[in-house]
Amino acid sequence: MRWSRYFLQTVREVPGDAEAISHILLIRSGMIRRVSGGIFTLTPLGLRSHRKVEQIIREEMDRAGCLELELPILQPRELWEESGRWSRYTSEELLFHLKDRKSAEHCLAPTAEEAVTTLVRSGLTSYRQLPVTLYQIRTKFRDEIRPRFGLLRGREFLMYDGYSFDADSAGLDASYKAQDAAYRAIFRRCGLEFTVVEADSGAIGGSASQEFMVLADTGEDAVVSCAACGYGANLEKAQTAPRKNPWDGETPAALEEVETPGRGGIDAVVEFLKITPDRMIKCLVYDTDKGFVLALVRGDLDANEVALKNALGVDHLALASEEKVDRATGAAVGFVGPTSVREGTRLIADESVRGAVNAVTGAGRRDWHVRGLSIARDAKVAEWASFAQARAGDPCPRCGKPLALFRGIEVGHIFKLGTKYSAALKAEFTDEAGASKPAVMGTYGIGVGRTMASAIEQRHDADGIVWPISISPFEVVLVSLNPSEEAVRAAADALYEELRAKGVEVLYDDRDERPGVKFKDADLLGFPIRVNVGGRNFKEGNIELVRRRDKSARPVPKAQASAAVLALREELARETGSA
RNA sequence: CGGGGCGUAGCGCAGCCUGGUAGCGCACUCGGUUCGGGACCGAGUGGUCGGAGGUUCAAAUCCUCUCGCCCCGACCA
Repeated sequence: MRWSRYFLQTVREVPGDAEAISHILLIRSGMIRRVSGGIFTLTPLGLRSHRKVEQIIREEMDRAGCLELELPILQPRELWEESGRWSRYTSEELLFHLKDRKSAEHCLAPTAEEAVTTLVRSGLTSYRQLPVTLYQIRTKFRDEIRPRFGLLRGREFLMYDGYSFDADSAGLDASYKAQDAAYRAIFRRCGLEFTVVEADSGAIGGSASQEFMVLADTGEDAVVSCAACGYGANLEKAQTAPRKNPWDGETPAALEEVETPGRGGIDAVVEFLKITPDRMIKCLVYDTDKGFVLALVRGDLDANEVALKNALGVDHLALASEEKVDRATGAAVGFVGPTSVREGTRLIADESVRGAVNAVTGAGRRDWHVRGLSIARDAKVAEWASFAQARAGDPCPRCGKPLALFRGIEVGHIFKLGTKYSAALKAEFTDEAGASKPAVMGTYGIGVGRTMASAIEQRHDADGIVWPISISPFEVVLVSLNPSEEAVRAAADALYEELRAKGVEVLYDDRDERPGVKFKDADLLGFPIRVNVGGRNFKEGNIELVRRRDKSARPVPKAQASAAVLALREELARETGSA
């Protein structure tokens, strides 16, 4: 492609609304344009990368024996009523929905479990047809609370979504593993450094699930990982081994009340009583869809609300307002204690306070705390769970070594879904014994644009993007340094044609611009290979071969130019396993 | 949904407080000089100042409403 005939405008200035580096560079390189919040146009250049990511996914899924199909994007409400997700998704305002001319409601699909399960229901009769994994790579719509960071969180985005159907859970395990392997191959080919972590199964529901996280500071997710044993988990799901407690080995003292005038919070009490925060028991009052809950956690720890929600089996949960705290416990905020539970309020304690003795906590009335509290003796805890948020340095649940905390971008997710949808939508088959059973499902997703943007987050420098060759919009940028000189123009034209004939994707910068402008643009756009024709090398019969990553340049005799480019392309392709 | 901020040329911004013929940089067009890391000189093109209403002799500027966007929060007793 000749640049002079291409539709591409680079931007010098950093766009005012862009925060993330991938967002800035995607805009500056002219690959995307914002249309409105979380909605972007992919320009011809941007589309090339996007398509490459898509194609890598397709190749790996096809290799894994999965079958591509297209499910509708516009989906009728009835379909979503069958699974029970319509009201849930509309109440969370996640769903874009609209009415047709007959006032029938439809949504723009954010995911397609219903549609695919309906398809399978209509064709599945026997266990002999299983397993099967169906997938599509199509646009999804989600009315995100806060779209941001360009392609990292949009309201309209391209997503791979796959669905496996098996006869039993052993079959699901195999299908799930196949996806796991395909994902690893895909992200490796995209040149990403990633980690796989245990995840909460969230809104879609199901049992086991793993997230594929690209480590990057702009990531919206926090993940913990253990360098020693490889344990990794989303912070929402992360467990820890028991922490050291300040009361370990102590003998219980008597319970006594102590006046703490106006000292409500942990920090204030700690300072007033000259103790450490881990000596306290934090009492959190939550308002849930199933009533009030008093949750106990060690004073220096925080509750992980996702874990707590799962432990309680509730759908919604929020810290209670002041008057609600009073109603649930009869105590003022800041002075709630484990003994101040009123009728109808559920008490649950985190493992971090199990065995606590000589602890300090609220006395259940304003301006008073208690010390010498022994949890086994003084609090009637019936429910125990593990819901304290993991912190960096906490012991790994598997090996006990200290955990590290990272930020990551979730580029892919795999779920063992079970029979939730197949049962609700009656996707059933007859097994070997002649019994009718719902298929056991798995559901899988990869964000295409997010994967592309993540690659930029990981691979850029002060001058611009540094694409892995596998997903670079073009493999080579051919820069004519002096397009007005006939000899240079002819040589560049010839090399361009030769490279094209050999199947190299070349963007030929034949513009009538100064070399500096072309170099800056080439670096910004980040093509892995640059070929300079003209200038000082040309006089000696050479072209110049430049590798974007380290800007290393070397002269190559004109006659060997295309061979040298092909060799470098080969070398770079091997690095991402795409050769 | 709560708080803060911003909408002025394709992009980045100033002007608004204190009302009086809409400006700067980049980009773009033309001419000339330049030509290995975002050149220089000269001459130009381009804006119903997000929208509606109001106040006023006069509104980008003041007032009211409205739409859109950005950031932070939606959390620790």
